[in-house]
Amino acid sequence: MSTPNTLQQALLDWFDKNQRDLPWRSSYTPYQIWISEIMLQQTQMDRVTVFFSRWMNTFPDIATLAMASEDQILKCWEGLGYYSRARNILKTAQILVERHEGRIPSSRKELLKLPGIGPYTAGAIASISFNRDVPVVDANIERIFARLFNIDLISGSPEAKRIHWQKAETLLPPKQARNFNQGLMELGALICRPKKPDCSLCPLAPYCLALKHDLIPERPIPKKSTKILPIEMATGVLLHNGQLFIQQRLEDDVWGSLWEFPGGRLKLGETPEQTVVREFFEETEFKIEIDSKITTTIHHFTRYKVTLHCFLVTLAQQDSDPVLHAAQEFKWIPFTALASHAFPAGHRKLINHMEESGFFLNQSPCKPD
DNA sequence: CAGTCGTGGCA
DNA sequence: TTGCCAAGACT
Repeated sequence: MSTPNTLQQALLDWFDKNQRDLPWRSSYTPYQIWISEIMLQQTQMDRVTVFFSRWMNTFPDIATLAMASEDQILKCWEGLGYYSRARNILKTAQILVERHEGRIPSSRKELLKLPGIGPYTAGAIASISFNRDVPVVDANIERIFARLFNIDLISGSPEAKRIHWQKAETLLPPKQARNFNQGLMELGALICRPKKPDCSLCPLAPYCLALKHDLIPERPIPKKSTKILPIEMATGVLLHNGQLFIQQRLEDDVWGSLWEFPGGRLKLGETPEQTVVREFFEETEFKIEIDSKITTTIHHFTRYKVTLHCFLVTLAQQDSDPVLHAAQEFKWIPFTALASHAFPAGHRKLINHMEESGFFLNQSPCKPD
């Protein structure tokens, strides 16, 4: 066996021997690469593989996907976060059927026109699925280049990105973009990790300037971290005639198009109970009364740590339809239908708590005497 | 361009 | 426990 004499060949050899066995690496079909790349945006591999398998069982091809409802898509995506990704997948599937004969374009330029596909993902689909000579730069590659070329710029800054895309294009070996691009990202995930990189196993170690100058711990230069803000919220599970009230959030808001129980943030000096009453009226014009406390849960989203106070509430008025001010739709549903709707993680936690605690058993509309 | 969008795992 | 982190896109 010959010793690789270029950086490119060293990486290709390493990837050939050390790549992980992933569901979409058996066939590299455009559809599977597209979905996997969207799922992998800001999401870790171990989490994605489970969702990917379920997705492919539910929507085996583009035609099936294009005919699905937004609710079905979001239910399959529930728990993965960044829900605009799922809504954009549906939009793109419909565009593909209408304008592209149901197929994914192979050129970076055409891919960039599709919703949810930006510079990284367009390059990833073009190179990984079609083996086009197109570079990619993701967070892994930014980290590798910052070390490999000892880049003295803040990680993720516009200036660093510009230089890294230029480097990626220069380095790309012809006709091998699929394995070279994946090789870089795989190296970032397995060897050139954010913390404790394993330089002793790195095929690029002979070429690495940061390693040469003993600057690995200083590269990349971290961006200043965003602070986690603790906030308090309150929500009400409205039970009426054995049915639960849920509403569907606005599309361009957080958790867009997901279902939820009404509620919101506590205002200064407000008790959680007061918040639920106020929010219910502001969002639905329902006048409600607090029945009882269900639980308090804690969850994180984006830069917030949320303490969520959860109450069982009842209508304090006669039957009438709500007037929605913070939602696009509403439904009255039985307990059993909660499972088929997509909820934000915090509300799903609440639902799970109610099920596990036998909460619903005590709320039967026909109590035995 | 800087802010925003989720979530769960892990040190 | 708290902070950091993950194969970015959109406005």
